[in-house]
Amino acid sequence: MRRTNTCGELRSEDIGKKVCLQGWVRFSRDHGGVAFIDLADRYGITQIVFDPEDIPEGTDVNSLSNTMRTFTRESAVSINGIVRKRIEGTEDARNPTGSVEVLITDAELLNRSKLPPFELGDQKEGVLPNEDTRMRYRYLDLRRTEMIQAMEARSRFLHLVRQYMAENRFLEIETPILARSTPEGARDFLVPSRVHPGTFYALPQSPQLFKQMLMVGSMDRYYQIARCFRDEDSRKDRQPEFTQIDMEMSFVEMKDIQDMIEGMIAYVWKGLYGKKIETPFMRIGYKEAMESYGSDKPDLRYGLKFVSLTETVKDAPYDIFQRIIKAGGMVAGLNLKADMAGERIGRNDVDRYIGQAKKFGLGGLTWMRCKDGKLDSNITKYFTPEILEAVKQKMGAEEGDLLFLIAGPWKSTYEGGGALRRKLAEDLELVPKDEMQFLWLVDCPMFEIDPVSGKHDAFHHPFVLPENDLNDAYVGGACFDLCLNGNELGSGSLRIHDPELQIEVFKKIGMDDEKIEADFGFFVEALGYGAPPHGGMALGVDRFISILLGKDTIRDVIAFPKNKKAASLLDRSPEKVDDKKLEELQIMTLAIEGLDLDDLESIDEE
RNA sequence: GCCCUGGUAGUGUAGUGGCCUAUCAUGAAGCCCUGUCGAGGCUUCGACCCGGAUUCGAAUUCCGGCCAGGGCGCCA
Repeated sequence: MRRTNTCGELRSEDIGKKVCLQGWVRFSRDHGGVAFIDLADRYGITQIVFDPEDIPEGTDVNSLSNTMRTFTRESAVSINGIVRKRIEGTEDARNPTGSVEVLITDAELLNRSKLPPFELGDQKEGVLPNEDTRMRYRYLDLRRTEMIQAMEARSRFLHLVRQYMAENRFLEIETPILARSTPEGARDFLVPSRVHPGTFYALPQSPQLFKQMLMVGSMDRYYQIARCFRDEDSRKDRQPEFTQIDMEMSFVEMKDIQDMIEGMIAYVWKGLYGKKIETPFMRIGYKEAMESYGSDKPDLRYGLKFVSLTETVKDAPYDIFQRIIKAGGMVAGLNLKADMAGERIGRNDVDRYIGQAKKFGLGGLTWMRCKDGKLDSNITKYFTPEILEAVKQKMGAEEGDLLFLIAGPWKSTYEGGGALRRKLAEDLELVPKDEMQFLWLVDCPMFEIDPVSGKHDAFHHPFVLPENDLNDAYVGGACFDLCLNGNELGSGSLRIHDPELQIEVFKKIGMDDEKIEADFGFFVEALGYGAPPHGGMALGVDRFISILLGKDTIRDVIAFPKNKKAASLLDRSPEKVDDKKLEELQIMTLAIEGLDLDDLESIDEE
């Protein structure tokens, strides 16, 4: 017997049709005479009814009721019946199939289900089992409407991306999963080679080098829905393996790449929501983002902007600020307006935020409240009335407003301030839930320079095209990030296409000739064969979709995610392998039961 | 590597030293029930993560571990 319809399909027009539905028994309700089954599949739920007062000709009631008795929850079953209009007043308006039901004539148990470890169906909030139970039985978790919708949205999203890229004559090209391990960056997942004992492939952290070499190979517009792997600790928005929309274009400027991505997002938006999205996205420079929002991926859905007070308070006889400013640091303030927050935060709350601030790496937190037209706090005695008035003006402080002041070294203080800003926004419920705020972060530096050692690190990665001479005091990078609601969706850049310049950048970040040759010799060589000016971008698919769907974690948009410890509770990987397999690979492990590495070192010393 | 939170029937929970022979809901099993839709009614079943310690007495306090989640570091 083949199914004639899905469980989400039948409507009033189908009344009278003989149908066969196959799906899972979600709920059943036996009233002693009349009995119902909610038959579910990924398309919906259809009500199946057995009605003693309306038994179609040819129905074997005994055999049917015996069969229906075997229908445990979540069993896969097949139902034959006739579509019937529901009795007046019993329609279910919440269900698209709710005006009809299938009068059962015959049924078959296709595969019995054991008692599910948790209840499916549309769960009310708070009754989901712990995530480890969901992950252990992910195949059942996936039957939930919420997961079905997430998988559908993800699939539609990727389909629209592919359509858009094809329309814009991008080639979809697969790059190797087994490739060379590269230094720098994240820790690699390694794959031992059997053919070349003692050597390893690495799983790609991104197809970066390959896509650049595709440009050298004239592939011009390339894209790939690429799986990437990083052996670093997970977060709710970070998994050891994840998916990126990876793209690269030749003979382009930064704006061409950004336009293409905006076009893609607009196309996807139209396809998903039938709505136009406003482009171009707003652009904000790295420095301004840091100094206004304390973040390189600012969430602009709410205000709470930092205002620099370094100049304003530089002459205040307040020792702490004096010392910080003399050491090249900064002071900045945040105004919690009376109506939105200031009056809701009492003295105890302020103390709590001072504690929070320290956790965020701030030296402390200064506060002032605007009362009777003046700024008042425990430290106002260290400020002159003129300076206090200037602070009040600068911050636009009005009656009842609460000011938080942060001070310290530029980067760490703004970063800590950004964390505080996010915490405040969350606590005070300032974040609009349904708004989507895209943003290009631009004008980034080429290098991140350690203030102590002076060591240069690539701000994005070492393939970014520098915007000026590498010996200048400040070097900009032709790179940019796309942010959405305070999350980084991805970053892009123009790349270096001149092999000499590439070597220069490698050297700047501390690599010597030998290391450059060993690790990137093949790549630099490729650039030497007429590499075109090129650039591209990578967008995190999991993150993007989880934000679109309002999920707290990317695990909710990945069919089979790993847990926090990079393990799969479903297939119980990673796992030990047979000694025989290790032998074949000529691999020995130091992770012997009961032995730890420290013991081993002391054995060596003896 | 570090910090924080949590772990009680299949599932979700209440319980902060004796009121615990552990609450409630859901579930499962059985019975009843002819219009429900997470049906309803009745009956029954089913649990304190592991190991130590404190105490007359521990689900509850302490120590160690395991597991899960959030964060820091890390993620060019």
